[in-house]
Amino acid sequence: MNRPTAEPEKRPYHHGDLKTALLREAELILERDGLQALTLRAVSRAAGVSHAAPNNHFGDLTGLLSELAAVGFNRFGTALGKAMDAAGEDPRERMTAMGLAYVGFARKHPGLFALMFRSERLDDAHPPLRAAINDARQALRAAASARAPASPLSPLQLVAQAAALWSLVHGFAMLLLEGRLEGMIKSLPSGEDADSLLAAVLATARVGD
Amino acid sequence: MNRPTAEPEKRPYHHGDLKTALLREAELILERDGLQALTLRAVSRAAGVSHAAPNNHFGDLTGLLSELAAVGFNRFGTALGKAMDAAGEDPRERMTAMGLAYVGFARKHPGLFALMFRSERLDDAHPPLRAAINDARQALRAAASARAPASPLSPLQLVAQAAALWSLVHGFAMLLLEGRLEGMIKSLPSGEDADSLLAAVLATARVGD
DNA sequence: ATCGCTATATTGCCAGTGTAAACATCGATC
DNA sequence: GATCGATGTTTACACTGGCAATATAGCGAT
Repeated sequence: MNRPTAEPEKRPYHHGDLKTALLREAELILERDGLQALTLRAVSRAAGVSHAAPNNHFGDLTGLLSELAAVGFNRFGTALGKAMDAAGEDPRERMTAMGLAYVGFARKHPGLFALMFRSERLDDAHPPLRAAINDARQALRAAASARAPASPLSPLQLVAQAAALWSLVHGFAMLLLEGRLEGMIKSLPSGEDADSLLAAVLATARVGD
Repeated sequence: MNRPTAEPEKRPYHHGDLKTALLREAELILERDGLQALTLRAVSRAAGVSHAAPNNHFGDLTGLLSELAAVGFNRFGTALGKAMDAAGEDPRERMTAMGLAYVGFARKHPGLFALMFRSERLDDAHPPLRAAINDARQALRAAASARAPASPLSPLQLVAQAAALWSLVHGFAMLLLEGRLEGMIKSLPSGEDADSLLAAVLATARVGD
């Protein structure tokens, strides 16, 4: 009956699956108390180990954050992909679905999103993070490149379409999370909220064409 | 009894204009060493005062950051306004000018921009900051509302136009500063850089109409 | 002039943080 | 069964922000 969970009694010297446990606790703290509260010592306390234990698995605070961000990007890419698959074939539908999924993820996991895009302590060279980011970007690009080119587009225009779509939804998500859109949302007709605003934004901003 | 050492000890007990000096040093540190290095003690050291001196003027680290962010937003709003004034009357021209100025500011003052939009320790209730943000938003909105409404627009559509324009340029700026657009920029035809990409993005994303 | 009064600046302290080194414990491998 | 590497703990150090107590200066009222 020796559960390595939170029993003050017979905690074995070695946790057994500390790395996983640390990541789980880290995400809990991140979403509950925010990025500022996500400290090595807090995570260690939550996992019931000494404050230097994470060093063995992540080497560094940057290491832990990068690893957690990689988890986030993986989930993120999966969510984007699923949303677009469910959206059917129409390019505009797919674009809209991607935008809704993008902002939806940010709202559902604000802490994780902040870590992924707003943290200064991520190591972009961290292999898992690098890979996860690449995957997510792939999903994103698929939303933009799905548009049927009515007229032949230059390479610059092609890239610009992807960049524009990404910038639009990313900017909306960031501003929304920072509360910078509060004023606009409050000025909307009653019954309209952030979701309706996003839908209207995606409708009014025609990327390409 | 007179000065044992003449030169380096000419610091009077009272600085005289410490608040201004602190803000100046803070910005220097911010742009030179990044947001992480912008600490109360570092600013105090740079200004040649004790580590608790800023308390009298800002009360708090949050106070100092908010004040500095307010300075940033003031400059930001001014830059946006000037760019749009210089752009003439055509709505699309004005929009493009605003976008270029927005991203241009972010690239010229990356530290300040990060503080303004990415910091977790700003006090949105801080009066100067609140006012400065409002001013900047005003300038921004002017860019979007300058578009002549060909057909009557609903309130939601009107707000959505402003939100879309803001999201687009803000997202581009954030992604650019985080280096997330590096891959796309490198994939551009030779001779094209971030500026051309931004121009193409603004051209391909037609906000409203 | 001088006596407070207030604003300004310093010193010293505390709790908290990340990181590194020395040490302890365990488990796998020979 | 001994050894060695992986995993945790302990201890220590240099930082940080914030607070309280103190020192200094400027300034108006008397």
